[in-house]
Amino acid sequence: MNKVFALIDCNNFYASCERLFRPELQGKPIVVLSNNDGCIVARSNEAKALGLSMGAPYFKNKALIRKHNVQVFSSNYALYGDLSHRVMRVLQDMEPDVEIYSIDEAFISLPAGNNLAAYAKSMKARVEKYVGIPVSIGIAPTKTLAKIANRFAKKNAQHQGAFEIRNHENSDELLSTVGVGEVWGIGRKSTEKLNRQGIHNALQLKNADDQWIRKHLTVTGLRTVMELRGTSCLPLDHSLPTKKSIISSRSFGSPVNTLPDLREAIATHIAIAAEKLRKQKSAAGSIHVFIYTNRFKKDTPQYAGNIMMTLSQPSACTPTIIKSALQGLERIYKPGYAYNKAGIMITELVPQNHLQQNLFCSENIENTPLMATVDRINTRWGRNTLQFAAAGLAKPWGMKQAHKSPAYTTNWPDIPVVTASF
DNA sequence: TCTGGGGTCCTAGGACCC
DNA sequence: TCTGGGGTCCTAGGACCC
Repeated sequence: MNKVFALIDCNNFYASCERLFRPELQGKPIVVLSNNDGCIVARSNEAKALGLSMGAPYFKNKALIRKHNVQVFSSNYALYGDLSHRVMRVLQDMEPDVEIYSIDEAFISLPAGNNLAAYAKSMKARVEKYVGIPVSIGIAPTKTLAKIANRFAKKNAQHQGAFEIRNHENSDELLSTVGVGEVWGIGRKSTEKLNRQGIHNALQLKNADDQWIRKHLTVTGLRTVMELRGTSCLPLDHSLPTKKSIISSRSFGSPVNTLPDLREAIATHIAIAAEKLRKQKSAAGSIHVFIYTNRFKKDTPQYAGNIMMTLSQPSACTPTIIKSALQGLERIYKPGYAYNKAGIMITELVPQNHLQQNLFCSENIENTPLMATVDRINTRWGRNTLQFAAAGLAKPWGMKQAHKSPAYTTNWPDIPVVTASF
């Protein structure tokens, strides 16, 4: 049986999450800020209409925000994760074939047929009823086209949040209205290349020369072109999301100069990442450590240090990994610079075997022979700060979180299991 | 001074995504 | 004063081997 893809995408997800608890903000402009209140990472439609753009630095837009009385929230990832989970559960109750693509998006495989848009609307209604988050649904023969269909569903009110693209029926005309840079998989660099080649919209990309695309945009680009033509190259991915690398990094609230302070930061990042590592039952083979000065301050001395350390054997043990990471740090640290960001990436993740499980360290950091570094962190930040930092709830190193959200309660009734009737 | 060809593996960096 | 964080995939080129 022929299959099509549906892409379910939550509208302005973080903003919608915040608004769920502040219904009086319905129809009002709101924005959500990134970690450290640095950038705008989510906007309600009203905020978009004011010209506030995605990723824009908060401090540059303060005047505009004040002028229009835009509500501002610091991000609360624990809340967004919880609501995301609820949205996905509603979808999984309705359909067996769900790929959770990101915190606010899911692909679903559906048997091709008539009236798919009507079915999608019932799906949308169910999510909104049980979770309260508005979603848009795009349906098409390929994932890339479903992304575009989703855009039409979202942008054109007459579609009521659900829209289908069918091969050879309406696709070419629609594609000619989509800028090439808006196609999924075509970023800034590729857009420039394509524009120079006279390719400006998705229809032109669809009809582009295969050889040229292969040469200049690699196989990834060619896959995108095939998908625009209706040939599905990106299947639904049900695999358990076992990560291949784990990153923890942060900008500092104020510049950091000394090795002890950087040691604290690196040790903390390792503790956070190692916990995630153990959660997915993996062990790490190598560790990257990096420290950066502030790249936006062009008039101050710039330095970027990074180093990769290979462990003698894969480990999931926090102190072991910290020890290597700190050795790496000593090698890249240069005094006299104002550091603005530090972080680590652990890679070469392998499944834990029995041996490694025996080497396992307690989840509770305080019970491990962990060095004084972590003790110092605990003293400095207060009890349990590590856990809170991991959940994005605390702002170490003098970080600010100016726009406190209200205390949330999420003990809602369980979502009833429904039988799919399709 | 001349100075193969082919294969694999690894790494850094680019590009993209949310 | 204040510019996020966490991921994946692909490729070119170097190192190394025979």
